[in-house]
This record gives sequence, C-alpha cells and structure tokens, in this order.
Amino acid sequence: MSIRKTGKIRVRRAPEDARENILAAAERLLVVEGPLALKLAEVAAAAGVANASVLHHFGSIDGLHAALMERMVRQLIAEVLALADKGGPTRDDTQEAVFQALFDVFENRNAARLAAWLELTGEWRRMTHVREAVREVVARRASFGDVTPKQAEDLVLISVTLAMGAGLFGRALAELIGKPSGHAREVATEMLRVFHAAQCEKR
Amino acid sequence: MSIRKTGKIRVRRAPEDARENILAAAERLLVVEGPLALKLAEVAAAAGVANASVLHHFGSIDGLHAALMERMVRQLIAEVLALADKGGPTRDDTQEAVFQALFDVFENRNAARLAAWLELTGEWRRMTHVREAVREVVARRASFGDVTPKQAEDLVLISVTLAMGAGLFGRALAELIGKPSGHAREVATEMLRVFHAAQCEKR
DNA sequence: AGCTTTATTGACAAAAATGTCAATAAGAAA
DNA sequence: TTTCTTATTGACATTTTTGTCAATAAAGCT
Repeated sequence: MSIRKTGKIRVRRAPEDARENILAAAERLLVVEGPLALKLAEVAAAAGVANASVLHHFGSIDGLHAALMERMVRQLIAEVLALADKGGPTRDDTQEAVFQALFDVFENRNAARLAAWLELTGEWRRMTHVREAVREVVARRASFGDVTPKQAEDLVLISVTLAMGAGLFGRALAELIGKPSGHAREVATEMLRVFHAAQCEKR
Repeated sequence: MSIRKTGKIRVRRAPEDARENILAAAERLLVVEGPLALKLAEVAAAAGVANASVLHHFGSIDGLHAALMERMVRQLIAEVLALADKGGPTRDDTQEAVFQALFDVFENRNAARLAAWLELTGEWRRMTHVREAVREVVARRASFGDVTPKQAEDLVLISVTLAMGAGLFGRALAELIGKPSGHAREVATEMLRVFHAAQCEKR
C-alpha cells in the first residue's frame, strides 16, 4: 500500500499545473456526469486535491465554472479552426472537412453539452473571444468565393446550429426511432451538403 | 393593503389544482430563469405557497422535477401533434405547417431549454410516452407517401434535431453574427425545404 | 351545528454545499 | 543549510437547500 500514516507527503504543483489539473478533472466530470456534478467536493475529489485547494486557485466555485467555460471554449475554437485548415484540395473537400470538424468537436468531444450548459446558465455572453472566433470563421468561409458573403454567413450559422443540435440531441433522437447512434450525424451532413449545393446553384 | 395580521386566511385548493398551480409556477421559472432556479424556495415563492406545501404534493424536490418534466413533455407532444393536424390543403402546405409547429414549440415556448435540461440530467429516458409519441409522428409523416418510409424517418429525425438546435442556440448564434434573432429559424426552415424537395426528387 | 379529512403552514431539524483560516510542508533562493 | 514564499490541507464556520412535524383551518359530510 502507498498510504502513509505519519509521514505527510504532498504533491506540490506550479500554480498553472495545479489549475490545469483541476480544470481537466472538472472537464471530465462535466462531460461524463453532466453539469450537476460540478460541485466543489466532486471536482476536488476528481482532481485528487482538497476542497480548499480548488478555492485557493479559483476563488470560488463560480470562479472555477468561469475558468472551465473559458478553457473549453478556447479548446473548442482552436480545434474547429485547426481541423478546418486541414481541408482537402478542392473546395468541396474543404467544405466537407469543416462539416466533419464541427460534428467531431460538438458530438465526440461533447462540446455540445458545454454549449447547452452555457446557454442555460446564460454565462457565455461575457466571453468576448467567442465573438471574435465566430467572425474569423465567417471570414474564412466567405473567402472561398463559391457562395455570396451573405450565403456564407447563413452557412456558418446553420452549420453550427445543426452541429450543436445533433451533438446534444442526435444520439438520443436516433435511438428513439431505432437508428444507430451515428445516424443523426449522417443525415445532418447530407442535408448540409444538399443545402450547400443549392446555394452554389442559386448564386 | 390586503395584508392581515391576525385573521388567518388560507387558499385551500383541490389537490390537482394545487399541483397545477405549483407546476405552472415552476414551468414559468424554468423558462424565464433557467433550470438553476428550480429550488424549493423559489418555486414555492413563485407559486405563492409555503415550501412545505410543495413537498406535501410532490414528496421531494426531485419529485417536483419529474412531475414538471412529464407535464412539459406531454404539453409539447400534444402541441406538435395538434399543430401538425392543422396542415394546409396540399402536402407541401402540411409539411410547412409541421416545420412551423416544431419551431414554434421549441423556440417560442422555450421547450428546447427543457429538452436540453432533460438531456444534460439524463432523466428523460424514463418517460416512455416520449417514445410512443415519436413513433406516432413518424407514422403520420410516412403516411403522406411523398417520400419513402426511410426518408420520412430521416426527415422527422432531422427536423426535430434542427428545431431543437435552433430553439436552443439560434438566437444567440444569430446575434453573434449580427443577424436578427429570427434569422436562424428562417435559414433552418429554408434548409429543411430544400432537403425535403431533394428527397422527393430522389425517391 | 358538529365531525372528519386533509391542504396548508410556521418553526424547526437535517443535510449539503460553499467558504475561512491557521498550520504545514514542498520547493526555490539565499 | 537556512530562509522565504506559497501551494496544500484538515478542521471548522457559514450559507444554502432540503426535509420533518405538529398545529391550524378550509371544505365536505352527516
């Protein structure tokens, strides 16, 4: 056993490492157990530290929530942009890559649950970098030139909306009608393809 | 003022009325303040009764939650089915009416927030009547005959997914790119129309 | 009227969650 | 080594939220 009764051993981390350790544990909790599991005691236990340590680094439970939101939003944005950059040679390939990136992030990484939580609590409006990131995505999309700028805006808007909806409700709804869990995503991407094609024609 | 100090006047309701009063207040709270506001004290205050009364009728705060979920899901299903029945003369009109019904319910009535809450807490799987209702919707849709049964299933799946996504995230995302709040819904319905048309062609 | 049932409630108890603080110890610097 | 900073922690205090209970009173019944 590695339990000591008398000799007191503590893991002492650099402040950033300590914060990272706690935030990673909190993120795991959020994704697996849902937002209700984000209690002080649960987060501390998951991170392997004392309650007081969490408060030391984040000030309060709300501070932890805010830090977690910020971290996850940053990861999310970075991931979408990175995946979008790895588009194929043609425009259609690139568009397809962006769609897949969106669904990967929102469905597989469970970012949709975070987004829903942010929307329900209404706390996300403070994060200005979200606004900037969205602007960047729209600008990139519009630069392709296969659709008008207005169409590009609509495409981004509807892609993200659909990816979030599918990421949050897709599995449950698919199960509900007896389809495999990935079915909602398939139909969603198909619909986006059709819509994009129609946009290109109508331009 | 209508405050009495000595004479004790109580409102005594029939059990169903009392439950209804409390549930209505709770629903108002959920929609306006979000799921975090569903505390015993807040619900009781909103309903104008004592905390103990809420517990008397629902046993516990979890009992209240469950009853609220059930009630809202029932209302939601009834509303969608009723609106879907009021379809226009042609098939396209009927389809359009169903789309509008979905978006009305999920966006305007804020049912999307409830759905998100149910998904995050994972409590909705117990409600079997949801499964039955979805089956009924699919059956109705398939009976139109303008698409194959498989396509009908996909259409229901994707319509609901999109309506929920738009209802929950639409306003925020539209604002984020500087569009009017109803824009997400417009684009969403347009995309559904395009997809439906493509389905009919491909049949 | 009196009697019965039970919805209602205030006061209180219990539990859960958050936050405080002084003491400790790990690591860096002197 | 000694000193200093501060991350860490257990014990405790505070706040919030939930749940209990006996007394009250509103409505139906005889």
